[in-house]
Amino acid sequence: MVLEIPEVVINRLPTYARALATLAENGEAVVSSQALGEALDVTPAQIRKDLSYFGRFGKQGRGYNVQSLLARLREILGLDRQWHVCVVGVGRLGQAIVEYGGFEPQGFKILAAFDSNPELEGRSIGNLSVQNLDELGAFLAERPVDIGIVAVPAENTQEIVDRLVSGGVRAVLNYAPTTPHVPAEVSIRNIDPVLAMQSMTYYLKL
Amino acid sequence: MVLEIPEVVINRLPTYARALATLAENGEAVVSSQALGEALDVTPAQIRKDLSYFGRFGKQGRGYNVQSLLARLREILGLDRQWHVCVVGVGRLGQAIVEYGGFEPQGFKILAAFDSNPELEGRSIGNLSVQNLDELGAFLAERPVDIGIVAVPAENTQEIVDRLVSGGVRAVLNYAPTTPHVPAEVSIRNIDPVLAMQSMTYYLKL
DNA sequence: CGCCATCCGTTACAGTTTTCACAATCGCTC
DNA sequence: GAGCGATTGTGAAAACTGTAACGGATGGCG
Repeated sequence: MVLEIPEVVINRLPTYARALATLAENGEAVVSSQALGEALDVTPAQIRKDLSYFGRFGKQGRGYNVQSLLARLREILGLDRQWHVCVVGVGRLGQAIVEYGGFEPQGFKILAAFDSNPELEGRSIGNLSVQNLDELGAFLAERPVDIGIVAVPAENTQEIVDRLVSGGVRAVLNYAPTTPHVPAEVSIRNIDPVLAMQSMTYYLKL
Repeated sequence: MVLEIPEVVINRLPTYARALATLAENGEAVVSSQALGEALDVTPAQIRKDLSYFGRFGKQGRGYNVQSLLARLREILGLDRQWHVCVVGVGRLGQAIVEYGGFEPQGFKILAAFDSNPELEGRSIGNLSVQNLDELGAFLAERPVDIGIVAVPAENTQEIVDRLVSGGVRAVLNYAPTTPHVPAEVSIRNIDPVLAMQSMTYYLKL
């Protein structure tokens, strides 16, 4: 039986994993769906249901073993390995992304950074040397990249995404304020703080 | 009849507004739900349904007037006014946020930036002078802030959010990798690129 | 001026997601 | 080793969300 797991469920799993990691750091050995739910503002039933798509990880009367549930979630999500990342667009935002220390400890290794501006070429950012965008295709052919992070102006985003996808990249994290199109087999997530704020203003207005 | 509008709908409206703004810039006068849907990867029916919560904005046989629909959406979302913002946490990330030029043109005015590190106090970032965190309460009492942007370490996030909320802030944009709790009348949006990547790896793994 | 192609707004329907509620199980205590 | 309080996993119900389909406008064209 091949059960298609809802994407909403997949999207919640990383937050569960993050909360479990915090509990583990604090030396907690066991957690109930009730307690985890309170920490994450999610109902206990939701957590149990979500986990039940993947197996039976808890013990009645006790709860879940923090370490082992965390390990299983990491396995399910594919967080137990290293992923290769490249960044396209090394303006102010792209630089901040490359220098951000939060990706590497989670297994996301930034291999290269590209920009179309020739003045940036060869400049070192983080511990990378910025490459010209023209080299993107050749680079991808030689060193497969799993995830592309895009931080270019909105008007160039679609083209960059297309080039990443045709180079074999199967996941894109887009920081540009636009909605690029990708084939169904490619994942994309958009990060746009302005959109986030613009939905909150609706409620502020009330 | 007071109809409660689903939050999913509200969350889509800013992307509609963004697409309309682009069309307007390109001089397009009219757009159909079909065309808008193709640009945004949304079904035309979804767009029509979403808009129908708020009124009748289109013309049969023609479509929507780009300018006037955009104006109505901006009004609905409260984007037709200025909102006051403050930033808490002026580390690497917080600095990038304060210096990011994307908020101001959309009506989000950053009034102040706070940090607990006394070494940063008085330092000027963007055109602001960093204030000590101790002054946050007094500042909020004097100059009401609508939206607080939080970019502090995860372990301090809840405390900062609590202080913002008790100072009257009713919307929070959280960049820390944690899930803060807020009262029901306060909106919160979390931005975490690592979580976004961690849900994509599930599909990469397949 | 009447016909035609287009496309909105809406209602009914289908599908998805969340919540509920309870039997089953676990570990502890006596 | 029986009894008890806690907590899981799950099937069924409820709530929510998205899609389809169609009547009714609308504007353009001959």
